[in-house]
Amino acid sequence: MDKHLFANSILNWYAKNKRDLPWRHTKDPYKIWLSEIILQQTRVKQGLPYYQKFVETYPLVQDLASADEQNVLRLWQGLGYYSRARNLHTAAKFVHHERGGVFPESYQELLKMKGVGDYTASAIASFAYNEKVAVVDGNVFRVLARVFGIDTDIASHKGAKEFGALAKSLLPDEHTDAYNQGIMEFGALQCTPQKPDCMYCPLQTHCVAYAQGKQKELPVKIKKIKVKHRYFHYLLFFYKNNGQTFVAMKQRGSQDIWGGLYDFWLEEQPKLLSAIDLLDVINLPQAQLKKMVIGKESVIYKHILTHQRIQAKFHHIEVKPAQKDLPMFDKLRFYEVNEVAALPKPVLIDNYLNKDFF
DNA sequence: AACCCGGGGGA
DNA sequence: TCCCCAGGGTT
Repeated sequence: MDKHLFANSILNWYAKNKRDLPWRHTKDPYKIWLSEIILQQTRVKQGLPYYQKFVETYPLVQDLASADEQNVLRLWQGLGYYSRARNLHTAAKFVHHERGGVFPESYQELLKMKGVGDYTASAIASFAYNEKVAVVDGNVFRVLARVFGIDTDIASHKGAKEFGALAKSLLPDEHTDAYNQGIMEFGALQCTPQKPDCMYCPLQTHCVAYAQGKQKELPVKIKKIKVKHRYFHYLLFFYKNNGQTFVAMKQRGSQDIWGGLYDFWLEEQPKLLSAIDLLDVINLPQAQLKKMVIGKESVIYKHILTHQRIQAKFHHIEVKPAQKDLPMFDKLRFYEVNEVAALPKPVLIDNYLNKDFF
C-alpha cells in the first residue's frame, strides 16, 4: 500500500483518538526518557503513577543523579525489572557528571545511556527532537505484521531487520514525532493483540490480515518460555531490645531477580521443606543456634512471575541481642522495624511484612 | 543467538 | 489460566 496513505491514516487516527498522557505535553528529553524507561514492558495504566512520582521527586536529571540508589529503588518498588531503575540512575549520573548535565541530543548519543537501546533512543530522539527515526516496539510489530501480512518471527534477528526496514521506509517526511506515537497508540488501542477493532479501522480495506482473516495468527512470535519453579525458605532473624524489634535484612546482588532490593536470609532448596528438614539440610553454627528460639512458620506464599513460579515460607528465629554481631550475620544488617519501611523490597517481602509479620 | 529480568491486568 | 505489556543487558 502507498506510504503516504498509510502515514496519513495513522496521523488522522491519532489526532482523533490519542490519550491525554502527561509525557505528551512536554518536549523535555529528561521527562520523555523517564516515561520511556518506566513504560518498558509495563502498561501505561500501571506506569502512570510511577511517572508522576519520579517527576515530582526528581524534577531535573541532576536531582536524579544526586539521589541515593536506595531511594530510587524504593520509588521504583513494585514496577519490576529493577535493573531498569539501576540503569536509570547510572545514566542520570552519566549525563550529570560526564556531559555537564546536557542531555544527549541525537539517536546515536542517546544510545550511550545505560538502559537505552534501539527502541528507547528512537523514541526520545523522535518525541523530543523530532529526529527522523522509526520506533519499533511491540505495537509497531503487530500493526505492520497485520497490515502488510508479514509472518516473520518478530523475536528473530531476521524479523527485527525486516520490520525495522519496513518501519523506516514508511516514515513520513513531516510530523514523524506524531506519526511514531500514532502508530504505537494505534497498536495499543485499535489493532490490539486480542480482538482488534477491525470494524471501525481506517486501514481495514488495505489490511492483509483482515482480508485473509489472519488477525489472530499475526504477528508470529515464537516464544519458548521456560517457567522455573523455585522454593524459597526465608529465615527472619530478629531480636528485641528496650521495646524495639530489629530484623536482619540482606541486600540482594544483581545476578538474580530483585537485584539491589532487600530481603531476608534466604535458603533456596529444590523443594519445599519443613522447618525440621530445612535446619537439617542447611549449615548453621549449632552452638549459636541453641541460644536462638525457633518461632512461627508462615503459610506458603506463591509469587508468580513471567519466568518463575516461586513458593516461599517464612520462619521466625529470635536471637539474643548479643548475637547480632556474629560472623554468621556478616552479609546481613539488623534494622529496627520502622527503618525497614524505607528499604526497597520485592513485593513478596513487602506483602509478608504487611500481612503476617506481627 | 540464547537467556535473564517483575508485576499487574484483561480475557 | 494464559497472555501481554512504549525492551535491554549479559554471556
